[in-house]
Amino acid sequence: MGKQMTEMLKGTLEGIVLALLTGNPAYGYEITTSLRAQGFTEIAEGTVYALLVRIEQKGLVDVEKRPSEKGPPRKVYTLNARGEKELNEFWNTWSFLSERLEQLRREGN
Amino acid sequence: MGKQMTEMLKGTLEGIVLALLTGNPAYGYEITTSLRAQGFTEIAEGTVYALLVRIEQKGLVDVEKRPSEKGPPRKVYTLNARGEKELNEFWNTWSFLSERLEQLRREGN
DNA sequence: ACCACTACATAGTAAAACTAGGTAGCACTA
DNA sequence: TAGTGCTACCTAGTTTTACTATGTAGTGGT
Repeated sequence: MGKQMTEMLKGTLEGIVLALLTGNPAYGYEITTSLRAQGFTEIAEGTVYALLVRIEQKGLVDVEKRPSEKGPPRKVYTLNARGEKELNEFWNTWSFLSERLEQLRREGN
Repeated sequence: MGKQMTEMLKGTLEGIVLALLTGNPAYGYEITTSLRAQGFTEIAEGTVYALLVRIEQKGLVDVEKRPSEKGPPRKVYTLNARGEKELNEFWNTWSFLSERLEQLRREGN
């Protein structure tokens, strides 16, 4: 992956995953696949699992273990109230940054 | 500054500074002030200077020392050809990320 | 038994913004 | 002339997060 993208994902990837989870519980492997399907082709599996551990420890998601038809049991993550609040703040931060940048791009400043 | 913003700035702050410099040479202190005026109220001075050292070492800017009316001499940074190329790539990366995120926000996915 | 695929997990590394200071030049004033 | 305030630059050490690289396990097919 481009180094630029790598750095830019810091701080946004967590939000992206939270957004993916809204109204749509999912497990790690599924999230990785989903991200890749959406164009983040080179996200490392390890990155996603580490992130999921983080948001679980922060208490943003509820976790449930479910047996899988194939392979080891899945850890299904569901966004909870705190996660929704965090996601909300993420969108606010994002909006601010996004507006600044669009302005800069327009002005050629 | 919010921790979220801190993390989100990683990978974008450099682009923001490059964008500020297009057609508008500036020195560190000026850039810091300018950033704050544009709403990035809590950007630390040290952060900007470290970033300027980085982009100078990468050869994205030309540097010229100019005496100041008040205080020590200023280091004026001018975006060069390599810097413009880098800025272009930055906008591409940003556009990609931005589009993904806007889509996610719309879909409520 | 072996392989392919699913699925989760972790140790160590790199990059970037932070905190928390420091140095230095100039102007004004008590 | 000592002190204060503003301008201006710089650095050492910390934290966070995504990365690489690897390991563990379960299931099904050959």
